[in-house]
Amino acid sequence: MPSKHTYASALSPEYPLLGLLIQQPAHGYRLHQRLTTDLGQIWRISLSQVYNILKRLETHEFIIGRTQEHVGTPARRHFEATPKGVKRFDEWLFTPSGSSVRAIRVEFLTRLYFAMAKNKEQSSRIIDEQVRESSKRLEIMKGALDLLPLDQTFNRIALELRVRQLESILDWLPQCSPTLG
Amino acid sequence: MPSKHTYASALSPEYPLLGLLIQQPAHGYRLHQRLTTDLGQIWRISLSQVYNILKRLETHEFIIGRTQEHVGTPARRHFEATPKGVKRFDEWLFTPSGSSVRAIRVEFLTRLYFAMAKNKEQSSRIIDEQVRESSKRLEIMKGALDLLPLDQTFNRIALELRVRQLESILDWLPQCSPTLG
DNA sequence: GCAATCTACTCACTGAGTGACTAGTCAATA
DNA sequence: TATTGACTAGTCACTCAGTGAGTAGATTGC
Repeated sequence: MPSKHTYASALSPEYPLLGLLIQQPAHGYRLHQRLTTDLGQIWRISLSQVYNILKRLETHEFIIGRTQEHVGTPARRHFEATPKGVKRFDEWLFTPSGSSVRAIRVEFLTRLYFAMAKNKEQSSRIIDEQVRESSKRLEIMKGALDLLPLDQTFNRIALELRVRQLESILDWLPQCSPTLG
Repeated sequence: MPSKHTYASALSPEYPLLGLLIQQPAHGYRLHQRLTTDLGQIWRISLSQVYNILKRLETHEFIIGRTQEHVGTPARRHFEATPKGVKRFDEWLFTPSGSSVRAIRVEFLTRLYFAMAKNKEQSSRIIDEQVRESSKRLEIMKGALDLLPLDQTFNRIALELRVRQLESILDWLPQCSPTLG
């Protein structure tokens, strides 16, 4: 039995790998190639890390692997997503990402990538919802900044920097879609 | 013997903990309190994580712990930094941080905090070197962006976002020092 | 008098990520 | 023809990151 509530965070590389497997079944090595060519500026995962994640996805039954005895080439394990895996991926796909720069750059852009590949209308929905989510977050952060005592120097600097970065992201978000560029 | 070359990254919470212990020896619980009050917007570490890190720092001989049998209160382990630990911390303190938003917000600001506490001149040196380092990085990223084929849509978007964020940070860096604000 | 909170720490766990290693295929080349 | 080096494919053992549950005595509040 898997543990009660421990799951990979929404920022985990398991999602792009699961997404690629949903698009098209593959074995580990090929999957790693696809990830690095298509999303190499977003995800930098070593090959062994890919295998680690595939193993975990399999024990959680989000994918199943079958060993292929290819004549002439070394044996490979061919993976494909299960319905349970597709469900998990879709839930992730339509949940707004966090508002840290990293979450936007990595998680949000990955969601946008898969949404665009599926159908273009979904992608503007994803952008709109992310803007709403991140605007809310910005207000919360500004409120927290107002409450922070002036003598908390470094806590204030850190929070101001986060506010600044989030404003810059909110400026960029509405025009980030590759259909418009 | 510790492993040959595996060390915590420069972004690891072991550095602020080590720094606080150099400022003043303490036991785990108190250390956690100091971290959350002084740098709570930068580091969010659970108490058990603090103990994990203390254990690691001790096996690497960067700190030593002594069990105190306080009458009336539960036993505590009192930690202080070793010369080896001080050396490690100082090397980290004067090495420019990475240029990711996270590295700046977390690692750079932590270095600035400890440099300010030691002496104020050091802090402007740290800012200057960080500006140089991050400017170099920005040029490298812009160069990489020029080389990225136009059909690498998402890789381009991701890299453009990183360039944008780094420009915003370089704008902020020279004026971030609390002595000027 | 006893419940809630604070102090202080331990344990067992999942997950992130790396580097060394094994081992076969295939093309170029000395 | 033998060998070298790159590519394909994966395993293993490890460290580090981080959480949540649990233990246990001390102090405060009502």
